[in-house]
Amino acid sequence: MPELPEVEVIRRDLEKEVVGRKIRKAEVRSTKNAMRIIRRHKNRKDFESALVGAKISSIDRLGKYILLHLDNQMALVIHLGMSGQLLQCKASAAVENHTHVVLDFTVGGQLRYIDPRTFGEMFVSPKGDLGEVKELQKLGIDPLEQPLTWQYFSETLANKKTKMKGLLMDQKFICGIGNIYSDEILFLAGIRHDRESDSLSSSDVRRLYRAIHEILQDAIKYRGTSADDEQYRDLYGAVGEYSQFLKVYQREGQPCRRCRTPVERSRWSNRSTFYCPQCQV
DNA sequence: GTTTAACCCTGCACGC
DNA sequence: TGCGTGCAGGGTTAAA
Repeated sequence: MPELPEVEVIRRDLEKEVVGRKIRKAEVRSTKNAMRIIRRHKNRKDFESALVGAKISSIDRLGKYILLHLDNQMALVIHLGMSGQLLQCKASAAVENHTHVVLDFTVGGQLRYIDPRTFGEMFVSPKGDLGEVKELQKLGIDPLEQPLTWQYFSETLANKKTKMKGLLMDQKFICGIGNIYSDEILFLAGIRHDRESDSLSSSDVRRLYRAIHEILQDAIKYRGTSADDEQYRDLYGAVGEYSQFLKVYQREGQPCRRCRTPVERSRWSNRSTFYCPQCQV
């Protein structure tokens, strides 16, 4: 599942590859679930006509959302969901299964949206209306883009009484962290997933604050994570290299890289959580 | 205020 | 071998 690091890698690559390109043709393909991807639009034409002829002027990221700003005062908003992928390729390249949307540039090939599980979505909105998109409105602090102040961070933890894993994954608090990186951040900070936020000492909070930045920056450096069952691929179809540095995620039964205790897995709100019972307290 | 469960869909593992 | 069934997976949201 693409989380903040993967989405940021894609954003940076899009900035290099598609800014300045003009969309010659936009096609919502006739796949079984293509309409699910553009579910906010009433029909294909409504989506396609907003894009044709526009030039991409800049790329933004808000949490796990990618925003392609267009020179026609519209913005193309993309959320990759669980299995969404943006692929830059030549127009002549074979079309992969589950390719739902294709943007054809006047120069520079195509940008394709592929999504087997169709949890992702794309929509076009007037730039002036982006502030009214409720999913974007509710997003909390983006730890890379906005300064996550020590005061806000520690006060929020102290004022809530919720389990740490849930809080880290709460997009209204900090946006961009999902299941993989919440496990890795909590391991690095030495904090269990089920610790309640108001039980953290000031040194716990300090370690956690550092771990958020360190893990996310490292994951971006290695171009994200493509874990065993993850289908994440970058803009060029390559897997992320951070998988080899994972300390706990999907390492159930394997020795902890720090203390050799077998990594455990538990269920939290129907999600798998991986942790070291020795290093995390 | 917080937690839980259901929903969305596909691919894979497993059993017959 | 082939088919059918059940479940995992994450974000969101409604319900508890």
